Amino acid sequence: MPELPEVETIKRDLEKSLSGAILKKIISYNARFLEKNNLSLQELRFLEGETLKSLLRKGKFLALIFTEQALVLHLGLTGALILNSENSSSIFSSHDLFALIFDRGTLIFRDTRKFGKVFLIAMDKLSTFLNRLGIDALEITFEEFKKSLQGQRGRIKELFLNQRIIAGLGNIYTDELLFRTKISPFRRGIELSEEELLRLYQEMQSLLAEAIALRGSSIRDYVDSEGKKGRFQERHLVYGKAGTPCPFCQTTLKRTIIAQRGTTYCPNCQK
DNA sequence: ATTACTACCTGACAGC
DNA sequence: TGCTGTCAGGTAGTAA
Repeated sequence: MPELPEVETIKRDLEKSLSGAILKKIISYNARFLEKNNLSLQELRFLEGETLKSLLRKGKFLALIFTEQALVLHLGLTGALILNSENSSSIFSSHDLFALIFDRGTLIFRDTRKFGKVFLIAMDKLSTFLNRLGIDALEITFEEFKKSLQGQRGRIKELFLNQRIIAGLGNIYTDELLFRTKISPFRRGIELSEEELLRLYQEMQSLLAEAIALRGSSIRDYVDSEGKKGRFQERHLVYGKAGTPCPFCQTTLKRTIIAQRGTTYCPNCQK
């Protein structure tokens, strides 16, 4: 579910409300979920008593940084981090997997489909761990962007979905980006011109900035740490709109499958 | 190197 | 009212 703009929204909110907070206690509601992540409650409990020093996002991963270790989270398709504090509280859900009780509020990891992930990583291994990802889409320079895509034989849609190439875009933002730049999802990285790469790079920056400003896209499940929806879905031009007219040329938007993911595009505008 | 398929899970929705 | 199939902001592993 959450792609870069959604994770960034959560990160900024939690930075405000929880950085410097003391983790008092961890509760697991689903032992099987921790097992699947090769974690035990015992190991997690080493974090109890520690201070949350900062938060770090790379791609769709969010790391809660403690003194010696980081708790690294990935929200999968339906994950959410819900913060219950004086200002807000949510009702217990059967999909709550675990909770971090801080002195300033309780953070619940909730995930209907349980595709989310948790890792406990020693701080000296964190950068190695995150190096499995390509450069973050908000951080990448044009030169690095070019280098990442040029020479790749794969179709541009799959290149953006592959987090080892550039980290952060998922199915929604890739379809929106390709539509806005009028580039066909079938094009290969290797055949993109300098001008097209620059267009992709610039539009990627403005798309992500706009989406973050509107606190992400809520299609089905996504909510922020206060349980509120984002508003960027109102600006979507193609995602989930197959069969309706292209907003530029009125041609019927088409749906296809690329990299096993539903892909919506305009067969007339996108070259 | 690239591509396809499967698995992991639950829920919503369409069609019969 | 069911039942069945399809689809969903993701990623890892395995096989051709």
